Amino acid sequence: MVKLFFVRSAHIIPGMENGIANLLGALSLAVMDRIEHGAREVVGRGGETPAALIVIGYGQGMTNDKLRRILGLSHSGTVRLVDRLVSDRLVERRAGKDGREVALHLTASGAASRNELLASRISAVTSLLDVLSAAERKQLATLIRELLARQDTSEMDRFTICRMCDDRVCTNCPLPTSKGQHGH
Amino acid sequence: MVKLFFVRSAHIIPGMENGIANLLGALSLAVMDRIEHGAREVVGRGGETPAALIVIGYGQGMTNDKLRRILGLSHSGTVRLVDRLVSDRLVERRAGKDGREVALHLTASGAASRNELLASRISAVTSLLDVLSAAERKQLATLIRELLARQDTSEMDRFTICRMCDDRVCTNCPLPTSKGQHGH
DNA sequence: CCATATATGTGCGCTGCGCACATATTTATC
DNA sequence: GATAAATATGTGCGCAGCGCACATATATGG
Repeated sequence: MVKLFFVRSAHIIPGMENGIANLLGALSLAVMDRIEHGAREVVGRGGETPAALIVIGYGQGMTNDKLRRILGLSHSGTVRLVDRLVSDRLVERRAGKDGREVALHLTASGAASRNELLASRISAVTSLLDVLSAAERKQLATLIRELLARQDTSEMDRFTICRMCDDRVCTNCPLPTSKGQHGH
Repeated sequence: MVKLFFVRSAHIIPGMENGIANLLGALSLAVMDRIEHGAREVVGRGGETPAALIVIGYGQGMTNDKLRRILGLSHSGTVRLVDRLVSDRLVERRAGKDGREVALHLTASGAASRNELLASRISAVTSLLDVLSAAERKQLATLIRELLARQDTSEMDRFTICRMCDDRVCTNCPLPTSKGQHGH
């Protein structure tokens, strides 16, 4: 009886310890609900399409295949996603340096939609955050920054996590990196 | 020139202030990516299906229409979602008290899948959190709890935010409520 | 020069979902 | 107590987003 108690407590880490995981899960769900709702209003599409627009806008000579890996989609899914962006006049396919590659570029209205998208995202998160005091927000920022900085992420993981990041406000990305690739 | 500078700085709140929003956005995306990936592995379905299984499992005599509002889906979308859960033998439709309503209940294997789902979710979030020290996690928990407690949420908002919450570990939900409806 | 790797495009089908409509039951009104 | 309105569910239909298998074009290494 006593032995059973110790065994179980060693595995479950009862109560408080998992409470933080549940809280962060709930907050993350609320945050993403709001971000995705705003994104759909801006570009009229869901799934990974808004993220694709943001990633292409980083402008590091994005190709179909790089995009595929960042978004975590299949190859054909990515081609069709780009088809939609092209038919919406937000993206152009140009010739890449390598004759196989396609160089993806935002059109003028694509760049405008991307800016709206980023603003909508920041606004959505801010509306949840602004119940905290400036001091509390600073504390939270420090903790999240540490949390991200200590993750063991591959280069592609970093691009994936940052696939909706606002390169206008995220000047020094906390994610660990041997060499800084995309400046955010 | 100087005037322009002041006007712009008043609107944009440059740098640091939006940095926290971007960080929380990135973290939330990483958290939900991991939760959704695990959920799809457990139940073999995506979208709001995993959340539906969890919500039905709260066992407060869930109906099709309550579920619809909690998940934020259309009516028909919800009916078809329940169709899938029924065809997967995870949920049963029983007669509700009101002759119009359908009472949704988990089958034995539905309850088992739900437990796997909750465990997978906690594990996914924990794997991101455990780079923090116990003290840091406690600090973070306090901040998130405050953030959630100060939100201006309707009753339905609370159910929506909590639609994937683990009622086994979330003993006192921080979300503001006049009367506690679902004990988590 | 030829096999293999890399990058893109296509036919086809499935899952998840919304709109419009149909149906059944309760509640309100006269 | 009959009838209108509200509530709750189910269905036909179509679209968006995505993956699998296959086809094609360009580069790279033996």
